[in-house]
Amino acid sequence: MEISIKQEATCEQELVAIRDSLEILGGKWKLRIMRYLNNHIDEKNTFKKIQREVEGISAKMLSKELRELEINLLVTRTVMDTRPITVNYAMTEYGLSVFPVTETLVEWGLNHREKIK
Amino acid sequence: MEISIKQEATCEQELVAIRDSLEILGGKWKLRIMRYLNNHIDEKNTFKKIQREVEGISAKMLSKELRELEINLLVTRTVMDTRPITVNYAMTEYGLSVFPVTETLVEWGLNHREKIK
DNA sequence: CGGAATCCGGCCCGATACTG
DNA sequence: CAGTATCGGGCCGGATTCCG
Repeated sequence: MEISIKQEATCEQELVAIRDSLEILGGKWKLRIMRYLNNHIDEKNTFKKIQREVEGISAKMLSKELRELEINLLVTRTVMDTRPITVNYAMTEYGLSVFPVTETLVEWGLNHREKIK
Repeated sequence: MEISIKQEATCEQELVAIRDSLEILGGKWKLRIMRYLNNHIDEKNTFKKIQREVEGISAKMLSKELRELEINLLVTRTVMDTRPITVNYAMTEYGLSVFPVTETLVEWGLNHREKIK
């Protein structure tokens, strides 16, 4: 008879998991883009509109970050049949799962600023 | 008569708070150092010992990261009266507060790796 | 032993120009 | 409108050397 033991993640696996998380949360733009999309759910969020409203981002960075978010299943990309074509971006259901994580970062960060001031 | 309204953190304040958190959690070494210290609470954790056991870190980085952690009240630095002198480092009570945050990063990261594989 | 100083490479990111 | 291409700066982090 086999004895099944639930394995804890090893320290190294945990560090990999943290790195995975920070790859999404750690950059300069991904979170800003996702927060913008999340605050404008009912609108058509075209590339140009996102670039206008996510302050300071260049087309190159926006393109690159959106592609990475799409690969990570956090946002969807939809080419609209307009002239000229427009492309809409939106958060996925799964993408919403980042926000509870960022919320803990916000809380710790706010508390930390109080602590060290 | 003044009306006092409890302010929510603005979007910009939240982004600052996240940046503050990532300044601690986002680098390559701070978390590894803190995890090591936390797993060896009852030992004397000298500079050299930490450098041996936190795999791959250079003296320059270890020195710099420890200084930043100390400034942020997350670790203590204690010069011991030995010949030659040794210096001990340890997590502060407050420093322990980072671990619940990293735990959420671990959980999201593990789940995310499942999701996109 | 516990650092500081210096040099250096990679890569994240910005600015600008161009394309379908 | 929705991107790509190219150039380049800044900064994080590595390697090496030196000091009290």
